[in-house]
Amino acid sequence: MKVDSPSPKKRARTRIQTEKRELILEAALEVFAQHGFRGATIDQIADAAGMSKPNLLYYFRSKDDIHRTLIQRLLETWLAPLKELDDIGDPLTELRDYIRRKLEMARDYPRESRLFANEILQGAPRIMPMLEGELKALVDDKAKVIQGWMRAGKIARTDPWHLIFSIWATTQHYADFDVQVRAVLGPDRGGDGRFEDAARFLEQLFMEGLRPKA
Amino acid sequence: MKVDSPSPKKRARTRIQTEKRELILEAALEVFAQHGFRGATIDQIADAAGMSKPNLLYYFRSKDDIHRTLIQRLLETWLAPLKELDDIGDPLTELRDYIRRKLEMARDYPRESRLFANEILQGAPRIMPMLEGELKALVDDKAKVIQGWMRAGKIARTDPWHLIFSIWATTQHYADFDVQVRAVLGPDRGGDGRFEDAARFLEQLFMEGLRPKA
DNA sequence: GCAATTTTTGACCGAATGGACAAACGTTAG
DNA sequence: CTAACGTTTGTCCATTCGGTCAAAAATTGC
Repeated sequence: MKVDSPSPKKRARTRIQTEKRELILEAALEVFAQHGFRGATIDQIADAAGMSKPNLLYYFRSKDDIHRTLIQRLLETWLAPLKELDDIGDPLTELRDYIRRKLEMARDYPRESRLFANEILQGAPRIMPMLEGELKALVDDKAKVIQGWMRAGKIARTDPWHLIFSIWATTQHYADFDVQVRAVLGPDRGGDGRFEDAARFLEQLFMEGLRPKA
Repeated sequence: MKVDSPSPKKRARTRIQTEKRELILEAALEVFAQHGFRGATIDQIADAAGMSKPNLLYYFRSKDDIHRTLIQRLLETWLAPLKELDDIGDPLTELRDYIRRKLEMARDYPRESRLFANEILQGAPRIMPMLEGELKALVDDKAKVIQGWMRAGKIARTDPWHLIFSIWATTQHYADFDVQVRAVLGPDRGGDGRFEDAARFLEQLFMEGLRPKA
């Protein structure tokens, strides 16, 4: 069972293959993010990529193959911001920057966020091992860093794991629940400024919420 | 186009009809929450409800009909906690109680939460009017209440709308992203205690984050 | 220019799915 | 008991969907 897959046998990838695969992945991201895995059809993706279904299936051996490739690629982008959380540097600043980076990702890569949300909502059938492995290891590692800051009195004592969850939840909310956010804010406040408003609010909430007790 | 629908014409509902419809809705909630609308099949729902597909279609005229009924019912449950947010009473206590109620809903009604999340993720095709109407009106109303508290110096000044979003996001996260939460926390910390840990963390975050400046 | 290789397409297939229908079966009121 | 009504089932249908295949068209290397 191969996860990677240059449909054409074992040979090196052609220029056209590289380009078309990219085109397909871009189209598939759009479709999967909006309809979920089962809700998306190969025809939709092929249409969005401007090619016929059999042509698409020449570049990816199956719908599952596309989805897998997409998710695998997404994960690297996804974990990057947390990896940057660094032991050196001012703790509150580090956390504030992390929140900012995550919010920027929700703003700039909403489709990736929704693709991920869809996968988790369905029980993470395709990435469970990665959650229990790589992700857990990374979070545990960073939680220790945060605990160090707490012991040093740099930030308030609290649960680092749930702190990380709350940062994920609040930032991704602006991508995953975007339609609701925009509907509630209305036409005026729901415009492009909503991300700056969110950034201000979240910075205040977390900075005040984590300020060390005197 | 009727939204309500006792498949059998216009007559009053039989005892059996009431019971079976309830049974179907319960089964459908399970299936829709896990697979989304398109991912769920009538056969699956019928199986889960312990009846044949044509039999199920005797009680609901279509898959869409079931889904619509489910969502409509969900919305009442969903808005209830926010409606309880009251002008009288201590502001910080009111907010803490609201957070608690929402977290309890994530714990006790995770399927409802995921059903809702699925709907929003797909662009809220079936409930957009309700988001822009009833929901927006309610949130605007409560935002005004919160603003009143801020002006009175009872809680820190910040954006009430985004405050509400962040409460939604953090609490629903424990239902919608449950598999991820459990995977990251691991077998020991991911057990039943995770909701109490979350409650403690969120209370601290929001109470400290909203404490009025001296 | 030509042969080998890569890319594209149209036609096709089997399985799954949402739904229709009529006949059979149960239930109940008079 | 029986007629009327409510419930259940087996069968069937049209459509959609994921995927295959062989043949045509385009590209590439020599």
